[in-house]
Amino acid sequence: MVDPLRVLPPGTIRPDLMDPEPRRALRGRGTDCYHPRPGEHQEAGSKGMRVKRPTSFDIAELAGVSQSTVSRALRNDAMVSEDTRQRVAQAARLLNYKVDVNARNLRSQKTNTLALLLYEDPVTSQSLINPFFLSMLSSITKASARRGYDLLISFQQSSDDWSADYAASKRADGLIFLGYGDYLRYVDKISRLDEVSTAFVTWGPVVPGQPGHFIGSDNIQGAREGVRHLIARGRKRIAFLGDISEHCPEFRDRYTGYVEALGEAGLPVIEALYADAAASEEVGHQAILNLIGREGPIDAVFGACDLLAIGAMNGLRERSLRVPEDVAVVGFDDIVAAPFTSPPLTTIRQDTAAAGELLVENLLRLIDGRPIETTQITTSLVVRGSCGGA
Amino acid sequence: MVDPLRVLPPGTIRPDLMDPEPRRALRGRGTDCYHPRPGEHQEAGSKGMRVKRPTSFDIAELAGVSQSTVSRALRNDAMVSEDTRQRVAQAARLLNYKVDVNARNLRSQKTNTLALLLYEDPVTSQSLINPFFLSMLSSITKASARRGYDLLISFQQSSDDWSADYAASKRADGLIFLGYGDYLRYVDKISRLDEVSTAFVTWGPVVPGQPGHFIGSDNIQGAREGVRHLIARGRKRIAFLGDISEHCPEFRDRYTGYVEALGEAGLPVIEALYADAAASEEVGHQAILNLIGREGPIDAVFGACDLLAIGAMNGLRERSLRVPEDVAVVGFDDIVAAPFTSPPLTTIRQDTAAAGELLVENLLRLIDGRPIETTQITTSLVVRGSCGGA
DNA sequence: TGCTAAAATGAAACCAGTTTCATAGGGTGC
DNA sequence: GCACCCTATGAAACTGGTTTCATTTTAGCA
Repeated sequence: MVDPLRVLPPGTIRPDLMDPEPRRALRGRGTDCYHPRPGEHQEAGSKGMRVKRPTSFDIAELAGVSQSTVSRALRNDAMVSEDTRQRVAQAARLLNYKVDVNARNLRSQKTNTLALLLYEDPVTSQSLINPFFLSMLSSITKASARRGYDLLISFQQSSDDWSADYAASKRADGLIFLGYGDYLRYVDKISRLDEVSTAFVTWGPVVPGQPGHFIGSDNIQGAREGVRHLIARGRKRIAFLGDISEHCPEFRDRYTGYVEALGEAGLPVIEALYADAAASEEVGHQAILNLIGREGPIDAVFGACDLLAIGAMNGLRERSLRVPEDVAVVGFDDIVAAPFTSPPLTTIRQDTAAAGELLVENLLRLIDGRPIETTQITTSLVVRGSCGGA
Repeated sequence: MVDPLRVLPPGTIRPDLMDPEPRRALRGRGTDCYHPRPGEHQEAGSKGMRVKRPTSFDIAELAGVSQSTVSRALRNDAMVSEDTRQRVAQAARLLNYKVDVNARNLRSQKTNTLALLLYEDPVTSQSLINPFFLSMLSSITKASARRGYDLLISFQQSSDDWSADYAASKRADGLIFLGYGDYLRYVDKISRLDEVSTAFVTWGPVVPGQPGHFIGSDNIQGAREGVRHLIARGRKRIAFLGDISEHCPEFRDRYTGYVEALGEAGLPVIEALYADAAASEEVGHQAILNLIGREGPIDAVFGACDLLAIGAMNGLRERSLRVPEDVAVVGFDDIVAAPFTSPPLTTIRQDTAAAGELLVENLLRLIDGRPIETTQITTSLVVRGSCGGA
C-alpha cells in the first residue's frame, strides 16, 4: 500500500488506487476524502454547501491506519496501542468526526437508549399535571445520562397507540413505565412484555410473579409514619383524602398505612374518599368541602398526595378553618412546591432522585442479565408548618 | 425460481436453494426462516429461548416476493400493487415483524427523531421547577408524536456537556432548545449550529440575524395587556416583580410591556426587582416582603411569571394584606396550578399547546427546507379572582 | 539469537434495511 | 402487429459502522 499521508492539505486530490476488483468498488466507496469535490453533487442546502460528513474511512486514511483500527481506537478498545489511539483521536478531531449511531447500533445490536413511556388516563391527564412526575422524569433523565444512555420519551395518549415496540424495532434497549391512573389496564399489557423478552421496569407497586420489574416507594410505611406523627401531636379525628379504587394502588397502600396507624391508637377512620380518578388540587379542594359538611369536625387531614393536601388547605381556608391550628395537614410526595405553600406543607418525601437511579440501574441490570437487588425506595417524613409540629 | 409459498405452516422447513455463488452467501444469510432451529445457537436468555427476530427477507419469503418489494410495501410506496401490499402486510403480521429502525435510518439518512434539549442554570435548576416547562415538554412530545416523530430528551446539566451533536451523530434530524436561565451562554452556542447546517428551533426571543429559529410568545404585548387590565380596575401603584438581567430576555420584554402600559396612563414604575436569577415561589415571596418595607404602599403586583406571583400572594398574606382587596395580583404563563391558588390567579396565558405545535412544525419545515411562516404565539388575558375583576 | 505467546492490526464479513437500476409484462395508439 | 410507455418487480449496490478471523509485530524469556 502507498505510504499513508499523515497530513492531507485540504483539497488535495489523490489518484485513486487501481481497483483490482471490478465487480465491487473498494469499501472507501470512491470518496477518498470528505472535502466536497468542486461542482459535483453540491446542491446548496438551506445554508451554504452541504459537505459530505467524514466517515471512519476518512479518519483511517488521515491517521494512516485501517478502518477497523479506527473503530477500535475510538471505542477505547483494549487492543490498540497508545500511539495509534492518539493519532486516530487527533485525526477525528481534525475532521470533526462523529460516529453514525445508526451504523453502530445496527451492527452492535445495541442502541444505548432507554425509552420512557408515560402512561396516563386519557381524560384526566394526571401524569402531566402532577409535579411529582416531572421530578421523576428529571431524575430518570439524569440517571440515564450519567450512564451514557439516551432517553426517548413518549406519552401514551390512549391505550391503543401502544408504543411498547420501541424495543421491538430496536429503538431502545429497555423501557421504563411511569404514570398515574388506569394502572390496571397498563399493568396487564406491561406484564406481557416479559414474554417477548423485552427489558422493562415500572414505577409502581409490585405485581405478583414479576418481582424485578416493579419498583416503588414503601407507601404503607410512609403513610403509617405520617399518620403516627399526627397522632403524636394529639390529633384524634384524622381524615384520609384520596381515591383508593383499583386505579391507583399506591393510594390504596397509603390508605392501608393510614388505617394501621389509626388502629394502633384506637382512633376512628374518617374517609374523604371520592370517585374521581384524578388527584389534583381541584379535586382535593372539593373533597374536603364535602367532607366538612358530612362527617362532623375533624382536626387533621392526611392527603394521599401533595396536590390533594394543597387543595384541602385551600378548601379549609375557604371555610375559615386555620391550618394547622384547627386542622393539621400532611401530604405525600414532597413536590417542589411543598415548602412554599402557606403554611409550608408537612409531607412524606419520596426520594425521586434515588427512584430514578434505581429504575435506570435495575433496567440496565435486566438488559444485561445481572441480578436485581433492591426494588423499594424508603420514604421520610418532612416536618414543616402545616402539621403544627415544627 | 421455485413457486412462492403463499402460506407456510409454522415450522415448515424448506430445503435451501443451491447456492450458485460460493464466495458470498445469499443475502438471506443462511437463515431462511426466523423460527429457531432446534438445538442450534440457542442459549437460554433471561426468559425462555431467544428467537432470532424476523427480517424483511423472512417476510419476503413468506409472502412470495422479493425483499425490496417488502420494503416498498411496508412503507406504502406508490409502486406496489394492492394485492402484493396485502400479502406482505399479512406475512408481517403473522411473523410479528417490526422494522429495524437502525438499518432504516442508516440507509435513508433520516432518523424520524427530534431531540429536545433542556438547558438550565446548573445552580437554580429552574427548568425543572417551573411547571410551565413541563407543559411545554408535554405539548412538544404530543406535537412530534402526532407527526410520527420520536423525541429524544436531554437535560444540559452544565454548559460543557453540550449534546448538540445529537444531530451530528445522526441520532436526530433536528433539535429543539427549551429552558430558563443562562440564556446568553446558550444562544451563543445555539446560533453557531446554523453554520454546521443543523436544523434547530429555540423557545425564546428572536435573536437578530436568525429569524426562523427563534419562536416565542409576544411577551411585550402580553404584559401590556395584563397591566392595562390592572389600570382599568383602578390600580395606581403597580409593582413589577421579576429579574430583568440579561439572563432571561423574556422577562425583560415583559418589563417593557409593563413600562409601556404605565406610560400610557402616566403611572409610576415600581420595581420589585431582585438579583437572584431564579424565578420560583420562594424568590417571589422574598422579593415582595422586601418591596413592602421599601417602596411604600402598593395596590397591585405584576409578576413576570406565575410562580413569582404565587410567591407574592403568599408574602402578602403573611403581611396581612388581602388579595385582591388590598393588593391585586396578575401573573404570566397560566401554569396548571393557577386556577387553584387562593384566590385563583389572574394571568397572561401562554398557549403551550400552540407553542409546541409551532416549534415542531417549524423545525420540520427547516429540516426539509420549506419556508417558515409564523414565529410568534399570541398571549391572552385570563381573568380570575386575584385581580379583583372577575 | 531463536522460540513462543501475546498484542496490534488489516481484510472482509456482517448488521437489516433503502435506493438505484434494469427488466418483464400489460395496455394503448396507430 | 408493433412501437411505446407505464407499472410492478427483482437483483444488487449501498449506508457506516462493529466484529470475526487471519496475519503481522512486538515482547518476554531461555
